[in-house]
Amino acid sequence: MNRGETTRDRILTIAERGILAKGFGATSIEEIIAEVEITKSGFFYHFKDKNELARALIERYIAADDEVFDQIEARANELSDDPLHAFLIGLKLLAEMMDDLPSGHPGCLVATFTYQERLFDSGVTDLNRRALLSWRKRFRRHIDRIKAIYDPCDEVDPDALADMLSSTIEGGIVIAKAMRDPKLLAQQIMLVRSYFKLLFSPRTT
Amino acid sequence: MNRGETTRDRILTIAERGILAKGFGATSIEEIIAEVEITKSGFFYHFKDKNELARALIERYIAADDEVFDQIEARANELSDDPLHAFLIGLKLLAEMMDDLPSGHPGCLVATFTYQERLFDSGVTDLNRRALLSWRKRFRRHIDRIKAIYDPCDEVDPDALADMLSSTIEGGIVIAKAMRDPKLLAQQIMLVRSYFKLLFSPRTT
DNA sequence: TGTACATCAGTGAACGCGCGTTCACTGATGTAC
DNA sequence: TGTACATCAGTGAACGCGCGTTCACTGATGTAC
Repeated sequence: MNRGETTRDRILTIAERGILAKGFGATSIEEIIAEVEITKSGFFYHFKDKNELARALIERYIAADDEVFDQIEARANELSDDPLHAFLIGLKLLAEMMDDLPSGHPGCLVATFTYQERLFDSGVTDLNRRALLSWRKRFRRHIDRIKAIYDPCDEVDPDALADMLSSTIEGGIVIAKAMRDPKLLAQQIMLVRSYFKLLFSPRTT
Repeated sequence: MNRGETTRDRILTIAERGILAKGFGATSIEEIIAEVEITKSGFFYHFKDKNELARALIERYIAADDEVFDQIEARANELSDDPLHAFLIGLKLLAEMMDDLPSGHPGCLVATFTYQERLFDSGVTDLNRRALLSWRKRFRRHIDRIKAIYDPCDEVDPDALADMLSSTIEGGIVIAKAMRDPKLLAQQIMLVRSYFKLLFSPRTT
């Protein structure tokens, strides 16, 4: 099988789009299968219940996000050996990528599920938590490499600084969606970039 | 009437708590009225349908948020005449307030409804949009006053800078909720504070 | 190569429950004259 | 002060629809011997 997309993947893709636009509860199985063009029983062959759909979605989403970060990281490290410059390049690449999304970032599943925790068993919320921790670790690694060379101008907690990326992306997505201006997300990322630039710029003393 | 909370207010308060924890769709009228201790018809006496509940909630939420910002602004301006210092004080006050919430910030209705737009008529999404625009305007006013005195170290769009507050609060709430660590929100606000400090610190040239 | 069985990827029909909504009605308080 | 009517803040019962879930079944492909 597996030539092209599997039915399972099509379910996930279509469900994700619906959920990001309307929320989990408002995206019915009925509606998903209508678009996938299978019967309801076909859906339940792939997922034993709706909760399992949520878990599969968040797993896929996190994996995809990780891959994007991996690619940006690799490319940024290619372009500069200096950890600070590589980080700034990475942020610029990320901002550009966000700006290139045709109709704006569709939304973050982590945020969606975070705002709907009670609907899910602990599996989903744990996945969310671990995803954010892994992103913290990822950015923290960079920050430590930067700090080994550059002195920060202000005393800040490195984990909080690492979280700033996730926080900015989540916040940026919310305000961009709410104000219906896709550019706001990239703008916020560029402000974080500006902060890192100032924070680690050599003191002129 | 109006001694203590009205029934209408109790409906709103209980509905808000449920919606922030579980999402709009997952918070049933049935569940709300059970806690308020009225019948379903009692609910429909106050709100003609569930959509009207959403609109009333977001209006109340925005008004409450505005009041909080007003208070912080007033207090900060009392404590310093310098616009930059007053702004930094305001951010510190905001961070402290967020840290003092007993079990963390319960979530932002703007974000909740933004992630569930299709469920609502345009009234709700428009309210969301206007709320964010008014917050932009509010912070922009401060930034302009700061810029009149201090030169920024980096060229940044003042509207984007104003949006940074909303974005940070939204993002901070998401990661604090998702990671189940209420302190993360205040940390992110303090990072924005650090950015403003560096951005407008007098150049040492 | 043929036969038997297993697995995969679904179909079709039915279920019961809970949800949002409606409608006719009510008892207490307020207002006009 | 009494009477008539209006409004406020609900009650109680019923509705129908859509939702998630179940269950017995099926036709195509894969595997063992």
